[in-house]
Amino acid sequence: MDVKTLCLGLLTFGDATGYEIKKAFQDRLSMLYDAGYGSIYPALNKLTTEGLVSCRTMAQSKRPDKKIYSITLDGQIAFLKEMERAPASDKFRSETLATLMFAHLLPASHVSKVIDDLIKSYEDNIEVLSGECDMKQSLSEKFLCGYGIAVKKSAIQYMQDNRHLIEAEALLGEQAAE
Amino acid sequence: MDVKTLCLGLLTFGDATGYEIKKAFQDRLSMLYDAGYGSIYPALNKLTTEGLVSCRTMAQSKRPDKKIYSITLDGQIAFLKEMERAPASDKFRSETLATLMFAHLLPASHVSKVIDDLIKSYEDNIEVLSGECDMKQSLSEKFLCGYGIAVKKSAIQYMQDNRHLIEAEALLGEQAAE
DNA sequence: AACACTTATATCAAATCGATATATATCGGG
DNA sequence: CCCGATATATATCGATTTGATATAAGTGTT
Repeated sequence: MDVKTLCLGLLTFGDATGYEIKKAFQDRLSMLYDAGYGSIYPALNKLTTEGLVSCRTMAQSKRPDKKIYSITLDGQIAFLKEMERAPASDKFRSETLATLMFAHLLPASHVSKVIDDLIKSYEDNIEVLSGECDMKQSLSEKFLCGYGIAVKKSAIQYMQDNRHLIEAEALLGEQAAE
Repeated sequence: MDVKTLCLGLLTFGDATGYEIKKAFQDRLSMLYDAGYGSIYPALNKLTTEGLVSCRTMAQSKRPDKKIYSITLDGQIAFLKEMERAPASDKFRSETLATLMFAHLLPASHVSKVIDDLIKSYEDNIEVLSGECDMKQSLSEKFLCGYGIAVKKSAIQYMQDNRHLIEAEALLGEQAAE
């Protein structure tokens, strides 16, 4: 599943410009798939040449002309076919946790700060999601929102309960360096 | 933090070939950062030209010559400097959950299967991690392992408790299609 | 004997990321 | 009323990453 497929999927909710698709990625999928202009605009161009979306240009004075994309019948078929395929396994990437794998080389104070910041960012994220969750119209979006909250809460809990392990490693490293 | 930086980090644990670094990514970091040969070999080449690692070639008959990389003093300094920078925020990508955001367009049976498969893959992963967790030598690796288990357990719990939301959406979609 | 897995290198096209460029409108605060 | 921040709207571009492929031989299993 690539950006092209997800653009198709988002267009099933209605016509949109590239800019609006970017927003839809943020509003509906940001938790599990983020895409920037650098991948969205090329994707829409390819989809257009493949005939999976159509594009009409709306002239605007004083602004770049709007290009409004619509999914075609071929596009709907292609999208459903893509959805039949087994999805790739989930991927998680955390620079913070990667940093912590080298805690024994780092000052204990820095390690503690990095953990504090991560917990803080999760807490902030939970707060945002909690606010959004109730406003979501569809059940699937509620599900996703709740998923994010549940997973992040358990991550915070784990970090609070076990951060001493990492902090101990950093302290040991500092002593060894002396 | 890119593959280059993480190669440097892994080389702080001892000299290694590109092949061994790939394994180290799998053994130590797979949960939070996976890299393939296509990024590791170019990374090692760049690090070598930058003088952050050195490389000695061990001739082997009947096999490609081993190239054993060692981190240099410059490399150690560069790595620690990189570790000082604030890590980017965590990224999560799930094709399965992305699929579920379009549940209203899919057969309910397919939606259920996708959820079953995801729960199964998490359960398998937890089992593997549980086995590895005890064998890990360092506290930081234990921490990471435990993190993976805790987060995936809560994800399974949430999906079991709330999958009916998504499955309801798929059923509604099927009815609407009639 | 057959088959799969491990060791070991490396490249390449395609996809993606992250930053940047361009231009105007709008909206709130000082 | 002006200033800065945010929103609208396009797009490109270098650097990085992904995922597949190629090569070649040893090792282990049934």
